[in-house]
Amino acid sequence: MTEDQNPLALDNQLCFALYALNRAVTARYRPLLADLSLTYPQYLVMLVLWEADARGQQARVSEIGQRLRLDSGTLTPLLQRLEQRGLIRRQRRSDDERVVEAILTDEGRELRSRAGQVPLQLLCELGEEPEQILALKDQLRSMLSRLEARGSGMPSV
Amino acid sequence: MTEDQNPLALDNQLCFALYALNRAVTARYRPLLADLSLTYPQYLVMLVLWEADARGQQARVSEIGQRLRLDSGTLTPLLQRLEQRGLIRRQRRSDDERVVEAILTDEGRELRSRAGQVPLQLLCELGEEPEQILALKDQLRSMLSRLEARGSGMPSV
DNA sequence: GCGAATTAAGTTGTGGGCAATATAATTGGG
DNA sequence: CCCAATTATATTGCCCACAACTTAATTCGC
Repeated sequence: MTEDQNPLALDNQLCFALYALNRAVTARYRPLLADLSLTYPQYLVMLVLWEADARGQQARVSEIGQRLRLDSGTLTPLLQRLEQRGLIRRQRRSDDERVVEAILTDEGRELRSRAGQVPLQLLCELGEEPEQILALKDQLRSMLSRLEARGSGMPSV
Repeated sequence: MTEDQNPLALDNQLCFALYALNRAVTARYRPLLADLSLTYPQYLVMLVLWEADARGQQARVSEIGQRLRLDSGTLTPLLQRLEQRGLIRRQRRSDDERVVEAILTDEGRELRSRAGQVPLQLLCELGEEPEQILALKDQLRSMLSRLEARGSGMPSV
């Protein structure tokens, strides 16, 4: 069997291409985000919170989780770290004590303007045509939706 | 500013599309690989080792690292776990005691045939045209090469 | 040949993901 | 009203990723 049709060859795996590129892109973000004292997943959470804030809303832990596809086991400690850094407050809702909302502090709100340059800097780092970036992004997103729409892949129960 | 041209909107981030799809695809692998008692990164290491084995070679830790873009801090404990499960032996090379080689055991070699069905099962799970998968994979790979070719992005030192 | 520089892997510590489980609040059925 | 089921978050434990550092072996310049 020639290597380029071996189904187990590393270079034939879509999954590895995804995995490696994702880590390479994340690595490009790292120094930019370090200036903001954010890790990459923390940055994603802040994107969600800035969007909610622009609509005058807070975000529940579960809403952040739905948006980013993360569960409480990941989010709880991450949000605790954001709280320690003074970017958010975590507050149980009085009318339903089960719910915790993440609320931007002034410092968290102000960080948004400093973060504003990150996407453009990244675009430069990637060195691709913006159109291609956009097209690739849409391709990845539509594949994600189809994957999520198909559920667990098990026959319907 | 309308949401769809806000550079900080989550849905406009290529990086998030990559991040989310990568995790969704990995999640599809998880139950298949659980049957082989492998995690996803362990599976990638095994792909490298099976390729080396097919050429009658072993793989040094550093070679696995170059291939998968992982460092010894990730690989050392991962390889130790593969060794504990009896899939590999780790052996210092006698002619250069700095080098550790990962050598497939019979059990590790035999696992390859059971793993052989994984890529096809995944292809079904993804539910995409094979051509599209191939095209996307090549796009991701070429973006990765360009990114790696540009180095750290700093002006030449 | 000897000592400094280099190379290879291992160690430590921090932060993410995720499964499984726990805790606590709310809802709903009787 | 009360208790079982449900919902929301937190906790625990395991594994991965990566930076910073350590240890040990080899190479290179002299």
